[in-house]
Amino acid sequence: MSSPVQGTRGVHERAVESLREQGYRLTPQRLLILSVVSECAGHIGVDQVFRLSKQAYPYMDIATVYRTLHLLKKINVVTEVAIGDRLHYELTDPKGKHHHMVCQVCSGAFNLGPHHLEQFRSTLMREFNFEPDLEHFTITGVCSTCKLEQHYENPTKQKR
Amino acid sequence: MSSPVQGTRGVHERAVESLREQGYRLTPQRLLILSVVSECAGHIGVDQVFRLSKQAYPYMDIATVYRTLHLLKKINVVTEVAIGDRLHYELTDPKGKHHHMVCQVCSGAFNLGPHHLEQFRSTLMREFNFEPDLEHFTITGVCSTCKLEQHYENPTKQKR
DNA sequence: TAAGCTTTCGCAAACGATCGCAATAACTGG
DNA sequence: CCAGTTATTGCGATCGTTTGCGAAAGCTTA
Repeated sequence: MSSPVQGTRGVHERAVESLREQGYRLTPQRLLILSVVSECAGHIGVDQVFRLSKQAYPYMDIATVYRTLHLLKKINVVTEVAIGDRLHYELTDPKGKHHHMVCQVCSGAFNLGPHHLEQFRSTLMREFNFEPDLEHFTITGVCSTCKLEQHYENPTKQKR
Repeated sequence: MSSPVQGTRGVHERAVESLREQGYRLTPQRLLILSVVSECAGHIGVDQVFRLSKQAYPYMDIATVYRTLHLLKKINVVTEVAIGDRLHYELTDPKGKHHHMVCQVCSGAFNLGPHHLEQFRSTLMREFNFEPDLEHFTITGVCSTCKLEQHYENPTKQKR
């Protein structure tokens, strides 16, 4: 009797367990912020987490949102992903780490399995003995769809 | 009669030319900020550019520093490089683009030629038809020296 | 050289993110 | 179940960066 959407339910419980195990307290604010991130499909920005959680609990403070997201990131419950020049958060993928490719044109995010980076990692280690931290990094670029519709070649000013 | 340090002198003149060519005005503030960046070996932080240029011209404003650095970046005179969570700037390498590896332990920066990324780029394009923008990106990690002195395994709190 | 047009500057205020601190609330052991 | 301990919160202040705006300055033309 397994739920077809196996992520959201179990994640919450495992997250609570992670917090308690490592001596962090279970506060309503933390649970609320966690549920906001859980309920969103994909990644969510800090401001949106703040607005949604403040809606449920009006005393919610932006500092608490930042602190909680940093904490959830530290205990590996959420993953930080850079979208443009802002940070977004998503539940950590239980199927293992993945990276993101974010399109500069449409802001769409695409997942990238770890094996695509392994070759690159081994090059750096072999040639420089440099141990790269590729855990949280995002590659920006232009996705296949936006490459087709080359509207972004419009000569008017467009980006910041 | 060529100078052994061939970079600094010619860069200044070419930068001035780039500004004029593209219709940007030659102001003392811009020239001052450019010379501050030129005179520093390697990369320099915004605050340091501000302090040094304010020393020479006390009315210098931090907003002008930011705007000028962004402009110099846009016309490809300087290159932006992320050091930790701050942006630094350096003269654009005339020998062609390079990337940085920055050590999380000692903050040292190492250059990385474009060919190290070509393989990675071609993988992304072949498999996803995703055109990555790898121009300005920095790989963090641990350099060979700091890997040897494994003091960073110290169990006390250390990083943010 | 002087007038006029447009960019740029300096200032102040806004922004997102962080920090310090006193008050509060979660967890422990009794 | 309660009291003590300690982490956490909410608030205000602050930091680094960006933006709006009027004043000043650079470039052009005559």
